[in-house]
Amino acid sequence: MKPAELTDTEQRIKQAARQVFLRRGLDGARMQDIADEAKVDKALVHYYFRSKDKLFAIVFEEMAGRFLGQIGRVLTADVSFPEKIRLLVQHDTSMADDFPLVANFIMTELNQSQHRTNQPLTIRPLHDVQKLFVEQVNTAIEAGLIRPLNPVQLFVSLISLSLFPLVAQSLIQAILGLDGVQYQTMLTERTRSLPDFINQAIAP
Amino acid sequence: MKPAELTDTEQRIKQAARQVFLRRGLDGARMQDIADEAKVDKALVHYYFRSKDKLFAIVFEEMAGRFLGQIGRVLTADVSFPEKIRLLVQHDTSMADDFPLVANFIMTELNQSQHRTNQPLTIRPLHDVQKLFVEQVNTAIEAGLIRPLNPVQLFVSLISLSLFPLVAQSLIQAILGLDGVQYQTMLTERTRSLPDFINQAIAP
DNA sequence: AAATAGTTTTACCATTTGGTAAAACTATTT
DNA sequence: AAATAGTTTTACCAAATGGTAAAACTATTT
Repeated sequence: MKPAELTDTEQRIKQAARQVFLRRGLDGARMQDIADEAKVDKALVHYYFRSKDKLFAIVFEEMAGRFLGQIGRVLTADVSFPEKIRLLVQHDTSMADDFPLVANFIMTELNQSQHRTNQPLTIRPLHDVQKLFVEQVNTAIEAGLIRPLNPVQLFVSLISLSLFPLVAQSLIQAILGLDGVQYQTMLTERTRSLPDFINQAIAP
Repeated sequence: MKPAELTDTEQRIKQAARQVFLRRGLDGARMQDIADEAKVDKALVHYYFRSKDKLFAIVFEEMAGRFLGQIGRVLTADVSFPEKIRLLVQHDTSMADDFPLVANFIMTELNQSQHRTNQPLTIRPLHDVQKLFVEQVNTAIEAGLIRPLNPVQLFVSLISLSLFPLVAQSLIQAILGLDGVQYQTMLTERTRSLPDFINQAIAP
């Protein structure tokens, strides 16, 4: 009988797959690499997950779920607006190390899946989160805390300002000619200065 | 003797490679697909470009160059600051159709190249552009047009706000549960509202 | 027109890669 | 302990894929 909890082996394989897919993408990942990373035979990977696509779908769904969960939690946190913004801006340090990698990964694979023949990847929309966020924004507007603006636009602006510097690290580094250390310094300063930027942008 | 200008065939292959690499990435692209797209035999692709990696390097470099050129031109345009911001925000419509795809592509492959064994992809930093932009910001600050802020941080904020909604279209669509048409509508409204957002954020 | 140089096609190949059948092994049930 | 079910390893394979040698063809030069 199949136990409710996953085998140790099965877990190790999934964890390994996560790492390899994250680094190399669906096309770049090799089943052998995943097996090596998990220290099991390649046939075992197929035994547990049947095919590369199936394994990928599972891993992707889980990652996307966790990712959206993190974003959602911050967006709907029951704190004052300025505080929420600080939370959002700072989640790069507080969150998992591989957060940028995960964000980039999801973006890339979502895009690619549109071009692939196989069934497109989907992620569950944050309907409830979005609704809650919109309400909070509208309340803040009515209370005169922030100026009237479209909550969806604000949402997009906020995640743009907080996510892009993480997701596009390699690109921005290349443009500005910074190394990794310099970039981290920039990000640290950014954590301090960005809330002001945003708060002033939305002030009445 | 090799003519200075590229053969028609050679051009077609490069153009085809651009499209295929853009859609599928380095790992996902097949030499056969490129050949088909260019309507030539696969052997010809190798005849002109030797290997997949070489072809990719050439295509990538050209794309990155054009991409940075576009950004650079907007950033250093000799116009007033509010006007420059409008330019930056609107470049999504004025620029090539595949601008988001290109941005995403460059980001992804830059990231991946860090994980690959072969030589990392590099793009020429926008040193001169950056310098010019920093000067313009400082001038605007001294003139009291905008409040004092770190030009690099402003730079990052500006490209975050303008690029991310393009690059992360698939992700944001998924989060908000929007279809392509709804997203375009949102982007159009954004073109109007974003300059205000930015201008207020940087107002003295 | 003969020779040369450049281009395109044909016909391959060596490797890599996702995948599998079946043997071997281990735990669990009867 | 025999049988059964689940797990791991072994030994493969078919297809895909990047790449190439050489033939065939075309334009250019001598």
